[in-house]
Amino acid sequence: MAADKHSNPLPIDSPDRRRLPPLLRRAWYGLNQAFRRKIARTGATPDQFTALRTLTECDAKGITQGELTRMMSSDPNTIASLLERMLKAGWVDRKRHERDKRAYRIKITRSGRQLYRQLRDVAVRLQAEVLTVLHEEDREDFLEKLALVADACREAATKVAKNDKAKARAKSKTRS
Amino acid sequence: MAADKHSNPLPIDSPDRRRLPPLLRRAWYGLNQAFRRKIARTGATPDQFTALRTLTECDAKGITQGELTRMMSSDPNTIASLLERMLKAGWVDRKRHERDKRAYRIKITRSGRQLYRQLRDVAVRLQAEVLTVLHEEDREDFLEKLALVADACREAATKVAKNDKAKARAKSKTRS
DNA sequence: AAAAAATAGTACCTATACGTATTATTTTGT
DNA sequence: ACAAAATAATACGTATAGGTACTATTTTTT
Repeated sequence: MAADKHSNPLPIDSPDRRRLPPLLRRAWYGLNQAFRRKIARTGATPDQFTALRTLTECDAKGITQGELTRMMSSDPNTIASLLERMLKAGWVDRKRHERDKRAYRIKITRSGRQLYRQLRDVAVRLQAEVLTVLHEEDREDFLEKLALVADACREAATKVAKNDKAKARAKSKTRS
Repeated sequence: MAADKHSNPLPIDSPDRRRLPPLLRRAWYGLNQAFRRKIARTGATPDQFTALRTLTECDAKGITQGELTRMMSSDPNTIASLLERMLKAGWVDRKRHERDKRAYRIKITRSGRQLYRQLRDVAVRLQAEVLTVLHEEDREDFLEKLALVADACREAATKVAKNDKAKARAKSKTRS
């Protein structure tokens, strides 16, 4: 059998093949652990940094918890308790939405912005350090492909969610 | 200013640039959510699947919790409670190590292997679905680069850990 | 406009993630 | 050989991740 690149004799799930899920896991956990340890002394966590970054980069009028949830690929419950801690720490501020009385407007505070600037420096240095393993001319291309994959992963998740919801609806129809 | 590829006028942390941490986060969370929802009915979680996979692909004699921890890029505490639940479910088995009386040997059971085969099919299909966003001839190359990045992330994490440990040692020396 | 469906957040639950401290055992340095 | 350091696992605490169920409000349907 020719040993050429396109006739791979290994099964798709062979431990000797590179597989997306374990690689993503390793990359994300490693990056997160490194960052967590580097910023531990500030009292903030990686997720709190993500929230600060999202709030900083978004509309200055503030966004709702739901918007933050979607932007962080997270969950409403997780965001609610995350924000509870961040409110207590004084890094964010929360007011009722003027038009939608169910929702809040979340804004980053002055002290939150100050913390964000500190953490961002650490994050930028860490990203730069990690990306040195790729040749400079490959980096943009890699990130572009990673973005495609990330969107595909997300879409896969929302697809299953919609599917489940449709099934639940069908079931409740049956009952009534 | 020339608009050429290598004179990027955007700052490294601009929201308009592709940044590694948010992309990794989106990809990992999306993939994980999709997989969790797809396998929910089996009673297993994505992490439990990862443990089953690792145990299946490793030495049939069984590995220690520490080895599993390292292979899963996880934490001893997390693995201990993960295994507790998996033991209760009957998917793994635990015996004291013959030579090292501190350690255990963890092995996958028959019913664990059966479950693993089921879940693996779901995982393989999901990975294939996600990777269709890349041209087929780009996939191997992308995964290779992702592997480099993953190792770099992990190394960054262990580097910080070692650093912290050395500092702790120095401090305790001072006290004595 | 009234009823039905969707949405924003929360409460409560279990499952990781991981820090710190502790015990039992093994390895290392002298 | 023995004390010191390292290691394997656990106990306990806080921070996410996310499922299910519930309230309050808004939007959509009819």
